[in-house]
Amino acid sequence: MAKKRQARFTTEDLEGLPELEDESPMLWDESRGEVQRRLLTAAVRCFASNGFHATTTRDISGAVGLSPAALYVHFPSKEDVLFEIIRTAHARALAAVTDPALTGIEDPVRHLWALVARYTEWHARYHVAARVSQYELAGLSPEHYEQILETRHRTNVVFRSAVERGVTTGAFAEVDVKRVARAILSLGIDLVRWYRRDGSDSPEQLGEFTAQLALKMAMTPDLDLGPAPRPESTLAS
Amino acid sequence: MAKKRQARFTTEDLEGLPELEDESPMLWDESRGEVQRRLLTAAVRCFASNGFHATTTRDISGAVGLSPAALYVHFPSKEDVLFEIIRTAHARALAAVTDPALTGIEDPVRHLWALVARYTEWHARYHVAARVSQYELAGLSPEHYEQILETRHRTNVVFRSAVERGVTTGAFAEVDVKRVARAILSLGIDLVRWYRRDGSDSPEQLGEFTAQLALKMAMTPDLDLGPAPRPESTLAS
Amino acid sequence: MAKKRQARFTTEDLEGLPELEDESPMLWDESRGEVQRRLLTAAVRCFASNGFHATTTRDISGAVGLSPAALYVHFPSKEDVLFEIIRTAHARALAAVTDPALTGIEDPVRHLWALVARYTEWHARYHVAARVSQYELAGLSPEHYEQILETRHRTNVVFRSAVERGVTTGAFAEVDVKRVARAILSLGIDLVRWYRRDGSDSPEQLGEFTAQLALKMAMTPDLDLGPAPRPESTLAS
Amino acid sequence: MAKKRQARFTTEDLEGLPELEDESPMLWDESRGEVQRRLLTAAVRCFASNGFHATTTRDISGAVGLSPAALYVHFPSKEDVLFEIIRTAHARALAAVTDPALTGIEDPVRHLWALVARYTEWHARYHVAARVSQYELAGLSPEHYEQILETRHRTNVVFRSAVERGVTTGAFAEVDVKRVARAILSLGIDLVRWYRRDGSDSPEQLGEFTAQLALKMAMTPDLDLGPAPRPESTLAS
DNA sequence: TATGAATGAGGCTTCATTCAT
DNA sequence: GATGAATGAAGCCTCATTCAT
Repeated sequence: MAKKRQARFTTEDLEGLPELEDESPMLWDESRGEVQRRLLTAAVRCFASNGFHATTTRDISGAVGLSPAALYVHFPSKEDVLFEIIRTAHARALAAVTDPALTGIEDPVRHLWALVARYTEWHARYHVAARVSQYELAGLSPEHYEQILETRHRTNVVFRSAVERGVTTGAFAEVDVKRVARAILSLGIDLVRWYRRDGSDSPEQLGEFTAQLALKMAMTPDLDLGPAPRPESTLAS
Repeated sequence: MAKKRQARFTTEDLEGLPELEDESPMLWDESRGEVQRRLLTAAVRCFASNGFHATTTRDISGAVGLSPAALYVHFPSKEDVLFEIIRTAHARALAAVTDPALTGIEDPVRHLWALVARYTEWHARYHVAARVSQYELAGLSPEHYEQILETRHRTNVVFRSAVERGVTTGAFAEVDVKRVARAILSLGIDLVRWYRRDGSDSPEQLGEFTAQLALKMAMTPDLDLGPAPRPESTLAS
Repeated sequence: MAKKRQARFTTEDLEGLPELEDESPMLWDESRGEVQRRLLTAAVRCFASNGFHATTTRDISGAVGLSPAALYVHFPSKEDVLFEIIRTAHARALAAVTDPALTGIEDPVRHLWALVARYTEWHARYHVAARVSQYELAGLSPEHYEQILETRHRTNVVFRSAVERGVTTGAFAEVDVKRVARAILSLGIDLVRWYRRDGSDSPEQLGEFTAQLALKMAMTPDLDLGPAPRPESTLAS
Repeated sequence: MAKKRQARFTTEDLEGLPELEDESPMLWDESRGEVQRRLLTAAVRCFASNGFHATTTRDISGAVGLSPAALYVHFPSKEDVLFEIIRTAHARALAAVTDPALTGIEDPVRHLWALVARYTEWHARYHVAARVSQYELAGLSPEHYEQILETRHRTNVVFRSAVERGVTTGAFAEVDVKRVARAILSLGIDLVRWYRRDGSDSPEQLGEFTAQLALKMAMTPDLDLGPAPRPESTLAS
């Protein structure tokens, strides 16, 4: 790569896009200044398409029409910009599933249903920021990383508890709680890898669909088919 | 901030590890020289833990006990190392699911079962290399990227066809083929984000478990619970 | 220049050329081995088209079908290759004008005539090597450079003496000996900057023509036209 | 051999020199910033003494008291610095001979006289920059090289036309226009190879002297001396 | 003689960051 | 707040050269 690093989606392209591809701009606290919010939104896009390390401070500030030095008027460092993005996204995602309106749902089936739908929908709606928050953790300082891990843990607990309650109360089948919860989170998160706003699913539709799958996973008893066919011949491949 | 980029797992750490954390070393063609294979294995670890851009050529060559310049005796560029890794991993994963022993299975249920088990197992066994091959695509040159996309597409088709066959033959429920196939792939791939060899699941166990989930998703008819609860109060979050 | 440095005439091109563009291969002592002579010839071409510093040992050895390491079997260093070229070229050029058949010519006019013709012809015939020997002096080590300077001085003296004799004997006009000799050398040397074997002049023709010019410069009395027109307006340009 | 490449005139030496050896600093457009002009002047000296490829960006920026990175604040690349130098020098030299005050001269003799004097004087005055612009063309990118070639062609045409006019009008002898023009240019250019400001010729004197020679070459009819003596004995040398 | 592999020493360039204005 | 200029620290890659084979 003699030219510019991979830029499947460069600064220039970004400027040409409709004001937003996802709803990242709605993510930032109102308390932040206008410029800060625009910088964060620009950073989200850059980090999402090129990765944290392949994004320069010039990419970010340039996307907002400012010089690289301007970034430092608003953030102490590039890493802090990343942290703000990841912290906010994790906090929002956790907030989405700890919303009292959800936690108050008695019925385990409807509870898990709502949980998965909301979580998935959140990730789809903010898929660009969510992508950064899932894939750029390695760019964080150890201290910031620790802090994020904590939020992630709390999110995991929410799902694990929801599955557990269903199993305990008999609303679900006798599934392996940890593994099923883990799979549900996979479905809710992995979409940031491939979701595009211009695809056929709206965030709501994707949320509904994923919730269905989660319930099937939790409510259907295991099939007994014996071990999967395992041809020795090519196992090494 | 001159602080060294996040290196949760640096060259030094790598040297201290047991000979292998996963089975990446088994991935490379026998036709490659010993040194090339060791460089690829080292690169896989570095890219997986720090990312392509945060890995230096010194990290890679140093992990093998060579000088940075030595890398260029064996590969034309750092990007080519990445490409070899991603290309090989994609090719192997595709090979795993196009194994004639699998494609020959008549019964749609047992077919999907085997497919998912094998695919998942492959990703778990080679989770470090697979992680690189899923998350470092942005490091590829446009030409190399195109080439990989092609393999990915063929893999997707394998799964889509398997689900389709089950639905057509009535072995599965009347599910949305594309969406279910997509979800199955998510389960098979997302594990590279969190899988650890020292966890409680062996690649085989994880494969079996995921296959179960896939079948539940494909065979269980949709539940009808009406729209998920949607509290207006906090939707903005 | 992200690609290869300027290669107006690359290794590949060279291989495609008729065996020689100039007669460099005839330059090397018979006492040298075949491989050494081919390496010198290849080096001459590379240095002439790309310059000493832009030529790699791989360029040279590759043009002869050998590996870079092979160069060191025949020469102690790249600089020594350059020195051998420059040394040989300077020695040959000096030899051309100290040929007893020339130095023996009594008539100053015919003497200068012959001197210029032979010197010019030599540079045209070996223009590629001569180009290196004139323009790549900066690539020499100080010791080697000194050595070459000595040969150059002796060559200059030959011309100065020839002009001087003509002026003293009255065969030439009352010209400024040093300046005219210098100008004659300029004509004999500068052709290495632009001479091409495929142009309209053969080395012999160019020699004859240049000799004519030299005689005109030496034999014609100065014109008196007063100072050249010197427009103040644009002197600064 | 790690010995530093030939540096007959290093960064350190440069700093010790009187403010200027030639008038390169007067060459740059006023529109350029101060730092840019100083960088260009420093680069001219470095390129002239060591060659483009043997000059490092550190040499250039260091000569101006800046860090290597500073060069890139002012120029996109080292090659661009070279191009600016060569482009400017070629443009200025062409401007010197297309000055309306010259082109307006009716008398072919006085016209050629003025042309040669001005052209030579220009090269002597700016001999350091001119040396770079004549000998470092191989350092240019193909695109930039093309651009320079165009200017060179236009300069050649100026001289060719001047000689032609003299011949046509009968002011000159029946000389070979192309060859004589070529020789005149050789005299005007070759001085960059050997001219030193501390020598006995001022730019003006050298201009006058060279103009005399040019007129002799153009106005004197050819001598007829028969073929130059050609001793067979040593032709091979 | 020839070479594949290796490397120390850079060279060009980039970049996060600072600072005077 | 904003920026142009500047830079220390690196990063990728090249290259002359060595050496075991």
